[in-house]
Amino acid sequence: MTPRPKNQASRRERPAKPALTREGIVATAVAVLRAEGLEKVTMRRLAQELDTGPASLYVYVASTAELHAAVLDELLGEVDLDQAASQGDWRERVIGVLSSYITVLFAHPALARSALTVWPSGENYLRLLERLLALLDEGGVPPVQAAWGVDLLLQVATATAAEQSTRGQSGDADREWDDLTRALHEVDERTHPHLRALAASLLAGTPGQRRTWGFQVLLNGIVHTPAPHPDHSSHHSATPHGGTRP
Amino acid sequence: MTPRPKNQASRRERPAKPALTREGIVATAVAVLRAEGLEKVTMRRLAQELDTGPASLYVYVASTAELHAAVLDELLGEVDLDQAASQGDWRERVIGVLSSYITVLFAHPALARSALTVWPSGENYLRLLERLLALLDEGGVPPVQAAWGVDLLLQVATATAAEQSTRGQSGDADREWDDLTRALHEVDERTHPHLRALAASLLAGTPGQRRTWGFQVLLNGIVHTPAPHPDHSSHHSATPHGGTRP
DNA sequence: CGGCCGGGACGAACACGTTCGTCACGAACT
DNA sequence: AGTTCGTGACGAACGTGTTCGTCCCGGCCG
Repeated sequence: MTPRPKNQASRRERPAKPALTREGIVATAVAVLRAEGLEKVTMRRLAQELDTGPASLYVYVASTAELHAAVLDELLGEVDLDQAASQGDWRERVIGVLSSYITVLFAHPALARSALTVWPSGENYLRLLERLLALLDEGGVPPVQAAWGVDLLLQVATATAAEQSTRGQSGDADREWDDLTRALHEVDERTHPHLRALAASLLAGTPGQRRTWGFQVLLNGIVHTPAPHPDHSSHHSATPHGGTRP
Repeated sequence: MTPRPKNQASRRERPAKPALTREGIVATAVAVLRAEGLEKVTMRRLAQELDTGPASLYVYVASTAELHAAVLDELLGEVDLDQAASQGDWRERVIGVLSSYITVLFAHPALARSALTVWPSGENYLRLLERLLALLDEGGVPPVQAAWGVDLLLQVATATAAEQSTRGQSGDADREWDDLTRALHEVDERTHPHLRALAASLLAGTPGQRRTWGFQVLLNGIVHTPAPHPDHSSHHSATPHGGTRP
């Protein structure tokens, strides 16, 4: 309320505040996230928390999405890389790591949304990448297929989590589900025969079954699909997750 | 500027305006999109275009994301389902349809972002679904694998487009790419051997090569990965794209 | 025919992300 | 030592999505 004395006073009151730094900002963001949820992690709130204005944050952080990506990388430290008692086929262990990754993302789906857009290059993300590449190598997957494969695997995992970002309250999800079910059953049998025939299958299975099956599909495909012969004359032509230049 | 006479005057001047309807709103949105781009398609702008206030739109449209989904379905009419001279393997035709789908999405990547979150159940989306199911059926893919497979295929395609939503200006993309390249080359060789060894592969290939390979991976995987035995006691337990309940 | 009522329309407001112009401070150079 | 310069901090502003309370009009019931 009081415009002037705020900064001076609160600075004196709490001199132990971390200096305005990228790490400090991200750390504060994680703290607010853990305490009150992602929706409270706003630029204005973080600025208030750090005794400054929103504009000041933009010196260290390009956008909210980039901040989210940094926060996500922090959270990615919780991913279980050495899947509990690493027993079983290498495929099962890959799926185990990916499931752990998804579990972390499911806790804050909106973060996954940002991660789809802003490419994470943080420490914990690189660790995850390394672990997956190691597992694929262990499985004898040829290098290029392994490299492109982890990209695909993580894209699917991230997208799966991101899809839930809006389905916040339970009623919303059910309503959407009902809409889809109705749309599927009301479809004209003559113009959309396959849709009608497979309506049940489209809605079948638990989310877990579908996820696991999806990962198995990817792994089987990655193993059995050779990458195109490399063209040595082309470089700097691709970006992760499918690339940017059409 | 003039607060009162605005509505009365402009209503009289342009009595042919479409009445406030969901279709009218979506149609206006598409028009603005085509004329000035997606960033101009805002609730306030649409309200202005329809001679009303932003709040009025929420009677017919739940949110911006839902509006985007409706707009996208309209655009999906442009997807080429009978891939030009439908010659070639059924797999090639599936990839052709998906490529056409991606092409439409690439024109407005932010729409794809919404489509990941809000499930589209529009007419044109159902047409696309039907076509893909027909092609998979033609390829002899078992029903459940086909049903879950199209889900996976469209998820990957949509996510691929959505990833580009922020990479608006060219400088942005290049900068991100450079960051990633540097991060990949600066990684510690001892803690991340695979990452170092495969750095080149991770960045290799054109976006087109990667996309096509990705779709082939999915198709091969879908064909070769049997779905789990159905548990008849469970239903209403899944949502598309991987489901909502963990 | 008169009163009631329900839902669409709307004005105003709130919190948000982001940008711009300005200010102050410390370092570096002369 | 004095001056200059760049960079971080900041206040204010714009445009955004979304919500709330109110109003008004049209159909329905008595």
